[in-house]
Amino acid sequence: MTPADLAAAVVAAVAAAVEGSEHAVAVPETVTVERPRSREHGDYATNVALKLAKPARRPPRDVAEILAAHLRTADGVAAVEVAGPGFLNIRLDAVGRIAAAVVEAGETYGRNSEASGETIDLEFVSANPTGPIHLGGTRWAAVGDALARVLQASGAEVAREYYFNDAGVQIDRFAASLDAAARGAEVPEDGYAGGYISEIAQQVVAGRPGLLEEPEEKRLDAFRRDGVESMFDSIKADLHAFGVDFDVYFSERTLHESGQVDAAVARLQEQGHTYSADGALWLRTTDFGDVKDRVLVKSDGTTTYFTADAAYYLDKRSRGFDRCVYMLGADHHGYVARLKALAACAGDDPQRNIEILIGQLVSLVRDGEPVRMSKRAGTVITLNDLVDAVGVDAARYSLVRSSIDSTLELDLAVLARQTNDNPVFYVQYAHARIASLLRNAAEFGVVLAAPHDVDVSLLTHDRESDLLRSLGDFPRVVASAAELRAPHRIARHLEELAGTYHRFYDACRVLPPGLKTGEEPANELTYARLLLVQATQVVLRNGLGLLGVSAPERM
RNA sequence: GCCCUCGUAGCUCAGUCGGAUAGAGCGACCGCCUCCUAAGCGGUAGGCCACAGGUUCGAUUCCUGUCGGGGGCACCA
Repeated sequence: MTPADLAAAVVAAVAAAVEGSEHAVAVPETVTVERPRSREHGDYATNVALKLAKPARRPPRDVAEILAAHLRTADGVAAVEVAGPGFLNIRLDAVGRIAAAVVEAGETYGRNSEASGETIDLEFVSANPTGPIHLGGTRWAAVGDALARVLQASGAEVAREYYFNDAGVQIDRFAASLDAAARGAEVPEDGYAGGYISEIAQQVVAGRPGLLEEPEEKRLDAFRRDGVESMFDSIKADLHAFGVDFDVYFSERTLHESGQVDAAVARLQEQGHTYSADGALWLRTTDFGDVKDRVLVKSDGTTTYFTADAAYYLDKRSRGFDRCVYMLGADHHGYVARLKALAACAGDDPQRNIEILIGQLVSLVRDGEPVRMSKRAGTVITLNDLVDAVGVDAARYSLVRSSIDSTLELDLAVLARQTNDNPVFYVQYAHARIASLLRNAAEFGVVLAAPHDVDVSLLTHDRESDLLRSLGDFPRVVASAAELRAPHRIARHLEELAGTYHRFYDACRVLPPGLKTGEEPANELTYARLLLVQATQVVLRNGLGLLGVSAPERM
């Protein structure tokens, strides 16, 4: 019996009690079944009786007793106790079957239907191609990609999308900076500095001999076009090396060129939330909770960035995405209200069709001293800097193991010198240890049994049942990570699982000591424990895969 | 000034759709390899879950306020 089965059994018990007129309550769709901290409280516990006590108008313990009587008859339930204020503590039969189920499911174990049928556009990073991905963008790359994987594992159809601005003032400054670098001039005011500028400039010049003899306008035009392309190639290559590939790279420029921006204005006008004032066309976003109305068409006839945002959102929706998820840094939190209001003004449901995740920023210290970052001074820490310091696995893991609600402080000195501080190694080591153990088993002639042939009832040690319960939780962890948009929950579960495995390994000998010499053949318990070990490996590998982190065979 | 967000162990962070004794890693201290990877395991020390009220049978979790950290206010992009 899996935790999901148990939850269903609890619901059935409530329903049975209602049917038998033992209490009168609305049968809940789902109930909370959790693993209690203390093993004295059984394999699983539920607070359902406490929740139902009020509607049933009976003391919690009475409700608990009624439910316990029904639950005891459920298949797979060994014992039910009423405890404390009215908790139901449940012990299961044959917990060991989880191991067989995990191994049989293999790489599909953990997949669930939490987000089944949803079509999600997940936009993240979206940094302008005027420089390399910096630390903040790196966090969204790691978290966004992991979230995409988790949502897919939960049944959603997901597109990873990267929106970029390849026209306008920023790009003009970028081109001017490239031009200055190529000519050996000083960085222009409001320009970009940093080593990459001269590299890109050289690439552009190399591709266009004689460019520097051209008049300024032609030079800037060339730097604008070739420079952006070159910069973007570099960004894509960096992301790819980081294990992140986008399905769609969306150019803001194309929105203007295709007429979609004008179409968006027209659409919003049709919906009736626009008005004219001071010579401009405004969108009345305050109708839907924004703090002020927004300008769609300026008095000079041009549109704003917000207008392009509107066109882009509508484009996503026209491509069939039911949910448009934006991952933005805390420095963009002001966008939440206006984007939500925008969706509402367009006639969409702002609760469903648009979702904005605000992630806190990453701050940097070096030996405890704050590191000031400045794009202009070229003192940014980039994705590549981080990867160079700690490698892809540790970089991704350290960025994805914390909630995006927390500002993350990374100490460069620590990252650079003590990479095994990182919990990723703790998790990866558990996987490598398992791989080694399985190699040994094979070397000593042990042929793994088919999961259903293994006597899992032999897995009775406390460390074994801890492991089984952790394995059984995995699908629910994936489901809740998807639902809560919180991929860090996967990482935390893996850390717990790895710890549980290390303790199991310490307490329970898997291969008989005399196996190597042939004095002591594998026995039934050997096969049962090997199955448990295999199951642990499956979950570690699947979980690390969801985070985009490798599961090494050796360390 | 207004708004958003965070405040949990020495450090970095989990947990909280209200539940039983608040956790991990790192750091500190003490132990454990004749035996499947010691990047491991066991133990000790370390917490007014920022503070004050409120709601509740029950609050670290929800609400209000205060204080502190971070971020944001545009016919910029």
